[in-house]
Amino acid sequence: MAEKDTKERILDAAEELFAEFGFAHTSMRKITSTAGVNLAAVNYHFGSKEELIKAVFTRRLMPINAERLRRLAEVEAGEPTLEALLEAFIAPHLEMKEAGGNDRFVCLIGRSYTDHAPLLNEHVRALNKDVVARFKAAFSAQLPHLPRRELSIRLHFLVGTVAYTMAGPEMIHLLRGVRISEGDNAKALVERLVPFLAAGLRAPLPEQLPEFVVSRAS
Amino acid sequence: MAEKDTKERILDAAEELFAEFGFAHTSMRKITSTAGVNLAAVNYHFGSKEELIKAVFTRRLMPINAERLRRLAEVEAGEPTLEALLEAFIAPHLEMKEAGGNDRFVCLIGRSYTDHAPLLNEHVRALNKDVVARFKAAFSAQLPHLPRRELSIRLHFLVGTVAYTMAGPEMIHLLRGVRISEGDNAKALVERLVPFLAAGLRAPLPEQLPEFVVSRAS
DNA sequence: GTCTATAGAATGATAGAC
DNA sequence: GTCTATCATTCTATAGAC
Repeated sequence: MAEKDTKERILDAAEELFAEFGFAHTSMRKITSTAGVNLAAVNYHFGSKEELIKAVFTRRLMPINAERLRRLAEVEAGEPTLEALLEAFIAPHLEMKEAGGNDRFVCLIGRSYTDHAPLLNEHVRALNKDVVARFKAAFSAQLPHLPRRELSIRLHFLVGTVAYTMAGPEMIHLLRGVRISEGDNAKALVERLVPFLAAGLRAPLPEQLPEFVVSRAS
Repeated sequence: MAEKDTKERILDAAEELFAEFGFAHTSMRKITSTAGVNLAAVNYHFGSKEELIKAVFTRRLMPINAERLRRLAEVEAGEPTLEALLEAFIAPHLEMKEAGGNDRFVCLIGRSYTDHAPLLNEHVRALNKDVVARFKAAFSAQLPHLPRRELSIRLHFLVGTVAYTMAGPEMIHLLRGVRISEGDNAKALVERLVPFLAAGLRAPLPEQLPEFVVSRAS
């Protein structure tokens, strides 16, 4: 068939509009009119706007995470380095072309972390859970001196760097209208992120490090 | 007067609700009922919801940026180090207590960077413009080997790390209901961020670094 | 599966009395 | 400056014909 089916056209339109305007400011009407389908089609195929949002992420994150695990296995088959692990962890998001993805979705991935949308945050967290656990163990093996708790905090910093880079307006300007195939901006970004993050992860811990306090206020 | 005036009560309520639920999911009705003022008061005092959002940020960012510049001058009066500059740049956000701030606002600052809200992004960018320029020059002096363009990219990574850390749900859990005065979580965070970021900024550049391509697609 | 029509609720903003 | 009442819009979601 020359035409994609309705479900996929909705996903494509929603992905593009969410990336450009955010979830709250993208209405079902805008999605369906952009997709060239009927307003009622979203609820018929997905049930609700919330479920549509989740479906947009599920479609892209499944192959991306498969690719991340594939690369992790590849790295671990040889002599793993911190840099190689970082690249395996980060690059599949930015090189989504190979996974059948869409440039715009890169912004959306970042936003799924940074936007305040508890249900979506949880959905994405669940989709990534296994991958994160596997990589955390691999990072830990490369940084044996680092207490597990401090590693968690530094990985949190890492996710922030990557998420913001992918979600931010500068990223949009870099990727919008640029053919990744001719100018490999994803690679340019990865090769700047990896040394920055590797150095941060390797940084020596301060001798005196105050603990976080989680007691409730009176 | 024992009661704060209406304008300030609205700002307080809006700040808290925006931090918890985001801008789009916080209605004027929720703000005014939380503040204990009339629905029409927001439009009377601020003109629109958009202007209220800007006002929430202006109130906190002005003293924070003054404090950042004060600390920068203090650091530059002696022998500046990268670590000292980073602390001057970051800490005022997290230690807002001294500037008369509110714990919740820390999340909001992060969100002002990560949320998709072009008008707000621009407003905050304008408020921070001078401070960013001053610090950028100071960082550059500490990293003379780093090309200006690469420094810009790394500072972008830095902002991402800090913004995400401040905006993310983990941060909320760390700061909510915790008295900063008794358990200094802001300090605990700063002392983890600074070594991580300093190492990242100092990381050697790869020998071959692909350039970004900004040509338009056909 | 696709469409029209609409229900039902919430929103930002304002007019006008006090 | 504060209030009530309300306008005009927009939204998600659904019922029911085809």
